[in-house]
Amino acid sequence: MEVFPGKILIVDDEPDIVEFISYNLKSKGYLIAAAKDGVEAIRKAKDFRPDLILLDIMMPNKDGIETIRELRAMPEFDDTAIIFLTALNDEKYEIEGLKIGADDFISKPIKPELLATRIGSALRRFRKDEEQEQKQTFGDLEINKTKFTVSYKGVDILLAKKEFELLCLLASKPGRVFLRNEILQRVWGTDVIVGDRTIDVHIRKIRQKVGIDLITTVKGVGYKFEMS
Amino acid sequence: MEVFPGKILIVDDEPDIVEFISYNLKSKGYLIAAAKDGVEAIRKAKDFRPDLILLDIMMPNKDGIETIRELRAMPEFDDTAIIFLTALNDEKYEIEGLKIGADDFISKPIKPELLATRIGSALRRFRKDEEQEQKQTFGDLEINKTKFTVSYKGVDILLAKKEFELLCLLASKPGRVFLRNEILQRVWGTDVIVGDRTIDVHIRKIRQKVGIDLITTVKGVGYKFEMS
DNA sequence: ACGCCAGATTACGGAATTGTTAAGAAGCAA
DNA sequence: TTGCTTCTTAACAATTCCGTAATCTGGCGT
Repeated sequence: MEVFPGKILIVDDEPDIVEFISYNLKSKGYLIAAAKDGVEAIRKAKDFRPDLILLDIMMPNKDGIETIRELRAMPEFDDTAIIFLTALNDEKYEIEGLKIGADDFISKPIKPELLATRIGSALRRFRKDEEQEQKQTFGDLEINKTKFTVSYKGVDILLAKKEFELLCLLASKPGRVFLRNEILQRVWGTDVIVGDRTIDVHIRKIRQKVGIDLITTVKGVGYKFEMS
Repeated sequence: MEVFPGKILIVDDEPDIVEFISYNLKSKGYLIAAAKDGVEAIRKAKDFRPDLILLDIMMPNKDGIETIRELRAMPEFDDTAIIFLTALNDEKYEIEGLKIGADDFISKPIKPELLATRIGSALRRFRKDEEQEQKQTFGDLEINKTKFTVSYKGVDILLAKKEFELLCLLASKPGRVFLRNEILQRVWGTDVIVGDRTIDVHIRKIRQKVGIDLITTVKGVGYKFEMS
């Protein structure tokens, strides 16, 4: 019986609030990480891979709305629940927040029981996919996000992290063309700036390692994943 | 004398009650420890490793609800039965108590026979899981969580505690990648901060002692358990 | 045919990450 | 205390990964 309830990332610029929430959730067995602003939040989220993010709206450096936009743009956070923390009377944000991908919001001041309940139900909504392995299959190709592996006809193919992430992105919408720009933002993030050829090189490595032609080039536009 | 029935930790701030229960249970062969509040309870529980905890709800320093939460958050108490002691008319607590992991509750004033019966059945419910050894086998490798041993092809391998815990965690979900972060939190705990190389060193020792390649490194991500 | 352009390919160096080792600190038992 | 094991750290080695630049290829319009 080693089920642990989940990993939660708390994002707030007020240390007291972080401390308070952190204490409450730790006592319920959650694993906790914290960030003090949007920039840090995205960095830590990549690293920590939380099941749920508690996101304050008002923050320096990068506010909650902007942060959630970027998170939602990255495929790796597709199944991460996000709950907004708002000051009372901030209804205008709440609506906007829900529109762009928040799953719930909680008004400050925070009541522990309410927090626990909301977190529990948000996690439950997302959990069902998460319990079992997250994998996709396309014919003979299998991409397993839980195991970080790709296999073709049962044979494992060893991809590096960036290669794997890139393939995951393309495979998330088979047939759809991803613009180079979009790929950059979603795999590398908004802050990171890399040259244009970088994508090509990674695409090439994937093609080379996998052996078959899964990625089609759409000249002047981008790339798409497609089993021939 | 038959086999000893079990170890029980009594947690109550009123010495009379502790004394009364203690006397009753000792006469039935149980080993008894006592604590006067939640803080002491957790400390003694770690030390004494009771099979069952009798926990008063109303206590100074840290109440029963909070205490049980913390206990249930620790994996080492997964198979410890917990029975609440409540004053009459405290039904609201009873429901909450059961929700967060109590196995039964007994209303004060306490009747000795009732106490013995309830304890007996609570222990019996937990005992059967405990009786059989919790072990996993992967090919020639066997991990025995009750005996704290690992063996390969029948030969015992002596792992240190941290090494064993680390291996257990990885082996709990074969194939799944555990992020370094997650490993740190789940093996070392949330508060403890250790350097990054610490994990590697332990991984190395496991690999060295076991001899075969069970643990695969996923660069930039973490480690996973995998029989080749 | 020529030049142009977007992408393909290749190789290389720096950066980031992990492996390895040894030594000291901390813990524990006798 | 002493002697032992375990844990952690720090330093260095080894490895892998990533981004870039330089060069190549093939399609397209002129």
